[in-house]
Amino acid sequence: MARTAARTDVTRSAVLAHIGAHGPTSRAELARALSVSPALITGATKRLITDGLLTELDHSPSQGGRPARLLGLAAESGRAIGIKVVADHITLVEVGIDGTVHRSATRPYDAAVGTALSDLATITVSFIAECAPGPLLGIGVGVPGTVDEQDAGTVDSTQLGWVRVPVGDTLRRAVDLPVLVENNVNALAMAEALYGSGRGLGHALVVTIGTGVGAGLITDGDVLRGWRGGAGELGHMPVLTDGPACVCGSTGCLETLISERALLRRAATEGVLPDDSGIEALHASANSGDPIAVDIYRSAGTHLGRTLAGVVNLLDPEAVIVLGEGVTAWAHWQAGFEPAFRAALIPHTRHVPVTVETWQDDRWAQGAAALVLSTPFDAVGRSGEQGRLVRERLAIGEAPAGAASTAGPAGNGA
Amino acid sequence: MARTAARTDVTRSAVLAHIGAHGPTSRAELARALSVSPALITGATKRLITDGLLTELDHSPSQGGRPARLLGLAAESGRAIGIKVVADHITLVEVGIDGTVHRSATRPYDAAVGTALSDLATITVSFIAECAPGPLLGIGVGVPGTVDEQDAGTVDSTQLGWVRVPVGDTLRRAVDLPVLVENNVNALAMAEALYGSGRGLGHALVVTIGTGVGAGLITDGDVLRGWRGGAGELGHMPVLTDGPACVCGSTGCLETLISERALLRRAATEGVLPDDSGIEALHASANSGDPIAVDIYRSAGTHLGRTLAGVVNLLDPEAVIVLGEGVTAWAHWQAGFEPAFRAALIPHTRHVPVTVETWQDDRWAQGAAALVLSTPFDAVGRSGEQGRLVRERLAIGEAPAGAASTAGPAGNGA
DNA sequence: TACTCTTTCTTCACCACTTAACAAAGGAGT
DNA sequence: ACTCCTTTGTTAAGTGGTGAAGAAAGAGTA
Repeated sequence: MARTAARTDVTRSAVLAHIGAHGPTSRAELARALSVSPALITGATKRLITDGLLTELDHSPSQGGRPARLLGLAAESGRAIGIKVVADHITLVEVGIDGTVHRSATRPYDAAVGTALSDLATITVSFIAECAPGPLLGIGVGVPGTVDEQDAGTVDSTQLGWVRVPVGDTLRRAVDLPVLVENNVNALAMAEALYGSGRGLGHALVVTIGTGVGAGLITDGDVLRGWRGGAGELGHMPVLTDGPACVCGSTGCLETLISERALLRRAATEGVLPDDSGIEALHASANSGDPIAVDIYRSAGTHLGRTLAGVVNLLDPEAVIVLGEGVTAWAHWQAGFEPAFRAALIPHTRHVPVTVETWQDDRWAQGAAALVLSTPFDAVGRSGEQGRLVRERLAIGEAPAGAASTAGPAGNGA
Repeated sequence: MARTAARTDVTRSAVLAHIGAHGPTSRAELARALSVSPALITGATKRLITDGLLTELDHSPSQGGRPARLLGLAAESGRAIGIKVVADHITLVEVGIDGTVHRSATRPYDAAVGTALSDLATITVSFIAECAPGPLLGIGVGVPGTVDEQDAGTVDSTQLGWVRVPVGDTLRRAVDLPVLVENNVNALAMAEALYGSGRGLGHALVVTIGTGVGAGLITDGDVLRGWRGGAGELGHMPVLTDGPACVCGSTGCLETLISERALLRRAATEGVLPDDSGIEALHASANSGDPIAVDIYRSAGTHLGRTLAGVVNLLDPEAVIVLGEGVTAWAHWQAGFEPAFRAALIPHTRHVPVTVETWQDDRWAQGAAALVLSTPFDAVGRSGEQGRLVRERLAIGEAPAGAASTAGPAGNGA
């Protein structure tokens, strides 16, 4: 029933998060952006300033009326760690409260060994040890698989071979920080909705192309998780009635037709590439004009386009955003994608724009960090208890307990 | 950001709606059900009782502690009209605040003629004229097509041949009552989530089988409308890569394979039935064991099952609910549906239950009425201004204006 | 220069809800 | 009986929010 529920000062955090994401902002602008009354902003910022989390900057040039006094974050009031886990390596990033990556690292990893979980903890701890001192709000973990609740963080993943692995609990014990775990595509979609081209869109379809294919469904401004966090499984939409067998047990799933493996397999059987080539080889072939390589991408694009059109028809999003490692070859996909996609759209959705984002490698981990940085916006309690803890840490921030008022911003690191 | 926004006493209406939907309820139970503090319920019910909308009933048997004092609706504190519009007729129902149908009528109608809109208004007015006197909260209209906003009520419908037809505005002018317009399947899904087997489910997939096929997507306890109200278009999911041409311009859409027309066409070409048979004839043939008729249903079931599995994989609902005129023949669909559906589900969703509801004809119109009766639950402002009006009428109800308390809360009047 | 207009920010009164503590009203031991 | 225990309902104080009115600070313009 969307009550005032959340027993924590959401507004304070929302203000911080907004300034973090959008840079210095005036009070009036904050009120508009957070759709909250100016009166409230006055109160909230007053406390944030006395707490030392915000500082008043210069007046910004007037726009016809009284000039706005901008508010900026007081130095480094918070950072988050984002972790991307895949089968053979881990990427970690340290992200500022404004979403910028400060530091990043990649470590070899084997998700299949028995010590996978403790290895993850060890790597994380050592990464955190190198962090600049200062408030660390929490850790976000993105995994290729389903997560029951961000809060608990129990992971099922065929790709990693994990069944009910308690990632959240384990990490939490190891680092003593709030830990939020989420499906990697959902995390990316959340980042996209916060900082990327999905910003301000109530309904968007975020599609990732990489080794597999995935989707993050942004509906009503929030990522749709489904009953048990499993929403977004685009890879197993049935496409061909009697297509290749899929690991999921079905046949002709989208993934069996357009995943990296599928493309490479076709390349091998058609003799364009040797059996053990990487996707870069296929991309290179297509770039050099090899007609079969081009056609492999084109027909993958066709399958993707047709399937996505079905999803768009079903969900009526405002935009489709495509990103992921695979978009480097998008030019080749597009030849098949565009016509198939548009042809299968119903009139109502026919003009939905498709945005393809250029891809940076840290993006996945950055998305994971966004789990933490987006908690202030979490009105529905998606992030549960851990989200509460993040907000708490944010509220405390640089001014740890004790004196509070009177003593003022104290700033004594500790 | 889920503020307290809605400028109206939501709680009063929520209490009424809950008691309406679930029967007499104790204060403590209300507090739990609406996830609101007992203190608030005390206050809200106090006012509702003095306003004459609620009455205190008998004490209910104790459950170990102080026995609960049940609260019931004071007689007929509100009713709503539900209207189902299809191409060749209109069904209207008068529904009590508890969701029960008091009266129902079907009128011939032609959606294609130029006067379709004024005809609709005329029929509605005459139906209302026969209503028992008393507070009428509003009118809900379910149409086969997309509706921009429930509040405005502008309809696009290929099935009716309507393009941007201002159903809401016109009806509103004709009857001077709040009017809410919505896609019929969405309306049905809402009713299902409120009163039917979807009650209490946060995520459900409501599928209708009739002349066509449709879906209502319940996510996070609410019907997903999409950007411009178009969500739920299940009929145009691509199924066969080179299937029959569809009215939407694509080929091989689900609807081209399993709609009533599609089934009858196949029956005709395979010689089971004469060209102009109705669906009942096909159903009868299948009942009498005609192998081709049986196979027509079976293969339709296969297509439906496979496609639905894709949707379930994508959205991760807690349950699938199938209803509609078509379920009378469900036994025949099922032979194809079950195996195809289960086979195409990924492990995560494999055990999603499928409920088939027996079908009453008024159900569509009842769903439309639920639009009105569910407004109290509308936290996100889906129903907009018209919803506010409904709530206002509900609040005024039997105790029209006048006294209130002394000066009292003056209302947000002018 | 002074008057108006626009935009920003603040103060104030008010409201819906919440938490906390408590009163009320019955069971279940002993 | 009498105490505990459990559940229901109420009261009172506190909090996060709102809208409305007005103060503050500059631009535009006669």
